[in-house]
Amino acid sequence: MGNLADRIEEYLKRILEQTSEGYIMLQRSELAGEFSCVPSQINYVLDTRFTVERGYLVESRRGGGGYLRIIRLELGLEGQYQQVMRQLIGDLLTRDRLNGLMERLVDEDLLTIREAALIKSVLSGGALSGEFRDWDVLRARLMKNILTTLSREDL
Amino acid sequence: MGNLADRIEEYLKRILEQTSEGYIMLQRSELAGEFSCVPSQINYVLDTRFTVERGYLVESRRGGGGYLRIIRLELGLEGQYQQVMRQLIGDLLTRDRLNGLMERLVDEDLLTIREAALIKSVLSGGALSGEFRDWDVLRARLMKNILTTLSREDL
DNA sequence: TATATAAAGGTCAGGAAAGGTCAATTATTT
DNA sequence: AAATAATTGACCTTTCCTGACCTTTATATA
Repeated sequence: MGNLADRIEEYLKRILEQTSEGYIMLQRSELAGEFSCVPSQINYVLDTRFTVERGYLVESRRGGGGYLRIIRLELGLEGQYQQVMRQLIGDLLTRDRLNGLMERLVDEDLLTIREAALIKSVLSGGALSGEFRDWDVLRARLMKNILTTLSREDL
Repeated sequence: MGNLADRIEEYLKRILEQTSEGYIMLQRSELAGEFSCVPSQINYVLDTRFTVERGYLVESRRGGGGYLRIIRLELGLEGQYQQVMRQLIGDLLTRDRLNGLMERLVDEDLLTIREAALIKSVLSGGALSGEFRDWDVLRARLMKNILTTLSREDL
């Protein structure tokens, strides 16, 4: 565990633990400087260690005043969204199943009525139904995106 | 949010909120002076932050006694915002413009942060970001669906 | 009245300041 | 030895900021 990537990972996770915001912001070049490495090494760490599967989301902005933001997702026992998500993985999601899912999520107070209605209007509405053969695949993928977003700890 | 453009944006939005007129008037060179920057920096901020999608209109006049006027467009609570929004969306909706619209809807308290994040995760996320122009068409249609849903009385 | 001048704001190209990508190299595991 | 992981560096894109030059408007003056 002595390699550079691991040390950067540890460092980031430590300060992520200490914050109550649910996210941290930092500058890539600055962090690279602290660890005396090239900036792209930071991307390597982010790409390999701070993935959605591992419970993190990374946002960034370029240009003057740019930044990296690492967001923690709710995982583990509390991660109810993740349970739902696991059941979706590799599946198609038909409109019927989507509607059932929405009902359940509202019942469990994981979604408000409004949120469920919004999701349905996009994923179950008629706008796209005819045009893509594998709309059910797309629906599953989009639903996973939504669940991931809703697990953000900064929301 | 340490960079100059962001600070100017914040400043302008703050005084815009404090006024009851719905607009503010100012002098470009004077504002530039306060922030110790070049006047064209003000144009940069106006062009990138005070766009129509985000709910602002900028008027100006040159010459002696010239001015800038920043108008905050009100959406009207009675559902008229629908018309305005639909017009802004048109038949194509790029990701950038979508993000502007989201910011505005949140500003107007028509969407919660969570709802906006949810919508963005679908319409602005990776799944709808291929090389094809068709996504922009799709995005426009889906966004209009969302507006329709939002105007439902029972939500 | 016609015109010159000063006092605004507008535009655009270029440079600087971030972060992103990718391929080549080196180290570590299997 | 082969496969995988880590590391580096060259080059790219986006965002921000500045400065030189341009256009419009008001006003003073010939």
